[in-house]
Amino acid sequence: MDVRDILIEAVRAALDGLGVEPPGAVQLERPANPDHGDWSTNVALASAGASGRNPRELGVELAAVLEADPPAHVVGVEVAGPGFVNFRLADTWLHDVLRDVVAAGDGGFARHEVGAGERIIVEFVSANPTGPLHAGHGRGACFGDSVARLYERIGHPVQREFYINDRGTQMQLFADSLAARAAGREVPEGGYNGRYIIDWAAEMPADADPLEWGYARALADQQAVLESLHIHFDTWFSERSMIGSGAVDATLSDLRAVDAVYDENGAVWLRSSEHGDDKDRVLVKSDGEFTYLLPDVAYHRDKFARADRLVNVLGADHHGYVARMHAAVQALGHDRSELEVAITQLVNLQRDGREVRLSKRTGDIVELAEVVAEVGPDAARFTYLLQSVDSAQTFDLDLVASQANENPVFYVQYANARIHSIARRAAEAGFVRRALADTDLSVLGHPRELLLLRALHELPDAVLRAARERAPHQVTTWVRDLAADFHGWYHDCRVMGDDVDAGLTSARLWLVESVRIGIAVALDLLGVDAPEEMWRDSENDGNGADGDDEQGAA
RNA sequence: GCCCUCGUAGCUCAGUCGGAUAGAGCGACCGCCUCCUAAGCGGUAGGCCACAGGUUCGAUUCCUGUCGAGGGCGCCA
Repeated sequence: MDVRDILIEAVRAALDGLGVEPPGAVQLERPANPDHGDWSTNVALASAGASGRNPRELGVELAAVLEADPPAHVVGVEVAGPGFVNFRLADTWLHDVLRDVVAAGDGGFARHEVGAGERIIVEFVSANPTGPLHAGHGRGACFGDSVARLYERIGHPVQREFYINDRGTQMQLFADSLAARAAGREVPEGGYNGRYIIDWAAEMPADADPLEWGYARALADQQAVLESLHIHFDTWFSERSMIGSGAVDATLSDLRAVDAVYDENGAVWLRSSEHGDDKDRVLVKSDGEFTYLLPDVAYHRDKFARADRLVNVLGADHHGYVARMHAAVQALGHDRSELEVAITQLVNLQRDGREVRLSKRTGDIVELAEVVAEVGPDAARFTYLLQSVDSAQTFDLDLVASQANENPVFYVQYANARIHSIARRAAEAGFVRRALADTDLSVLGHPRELLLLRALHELPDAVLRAARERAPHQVTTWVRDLAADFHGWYHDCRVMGDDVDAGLTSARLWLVESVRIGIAVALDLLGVDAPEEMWRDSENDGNGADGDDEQGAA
């Protein structure tokens, strides 16, 4: 049983005994200042107003009741400040945390079942099949995959989907650009100028259909780089497939049936302004062609047949799309809350301290594959997931690549490597760890050890919050902090040695095991590997005074 | 003009349903390996939480406004 449930129950009972109505939820928090105890509640402040009591006095009475019959682990109850009630606990509550973590293991620790039964489709990346993914796509890709992992961890059945816009104007421009380059001409007006067009045109067989060949080429390229980042989609959903299946026509019929569309100037319009959009949107152009919107509405209609909740991950440059999709969803008879949209702000790439502008127009792009090749999949994922997607990210390629040794991902992985190193040493020494049930954990009393256990206790909450707020960076932050706590402990506390008795060694081996589980769970949610060994390259670079081109330019 | 996001240490960023003395990494400076991996640890310096109001016991956090940065406002996707 979580210590907080024990305390909350006790507080409720105590308030009841005092004749005070407890607030809806008794808040319990961990004070930043150790002088304020291990856990603290503000119920006295929160409920004083409603019951017409003085917060401080109510706190004193509450503390007296709790002190008289202390809940498990509690060794002291104090009132501080305006009426905070602070609990001081014996270390035993943290030793229970260790047992809980180990009992749950990699698969069970920080796992929740709150999402059971609610199916979620997470759609992300969904780039046009007109070229390679660029560095900016990487953020949405890593974010979407990690959000999906978080949903799975809290019990949702999850599908990862990639929607392929494999028809329309952009595809034709792409094909025309390939054909032009293959023929040695400049790309047409509004076409694709990227360097890759020239390369791909050179690969293209003379008798190939530029559109179909280019489509396959681009898709294969995108799939390859996503695989390199350990991102696997359950469904690659083709826009074209819905034309053939009649899904688009059926969607339009549905919309007509509920009078969600009207005809004007030869076009068919969606009454999106009736559902919060700035204006109505065209579904069928006056030339009879669909806009991109109608098949996309059909796609969402299809997804709703397969899931209870939809989550779309979009780049900030597609933000304008949100209002019309919400409008379309409502026109289809769903509540707007059934479609959630996560916006990832843009990635500003830097090289040599200078900003690299990303533009498909000019072809000046940094491919995601380049990023992965330079820094590796783990550093790429960790870096993308290091900060909130609500703010723009500065991704300095030179920094992450050339200073790889100082990258936080190595810091975390190194903690894991040290853990496995300890286990190897223990095995080599023939030390047999006592069964956990037979291990006296009360010897774990070093401040560093208690810090580690407190940190572990936070992961289940952090995972739940990260999933609900779609904020995987909270897991990144947590695991980085845990690694810091571990390195500090490692420095101060030895597991084996002449001055460490067997009982302490056993307890510390279990502590290390619990930390291993925490790191494993967190890194898995981030999609980052947890290698058991890491050895520094002997060819240490970075000392070159002037000639710093040892990596070979380009 | 309208909509979205952001503004916290020199730089890059965290900051829990509004809590008590605002944190980390990098950079700077000073220390620590006879010992489970020094890709590590400890310490020092560095802050008007953009600005102005409001809400209340209490605001970096919530609301309004101003200023600043980025993005979006097609019968393109």
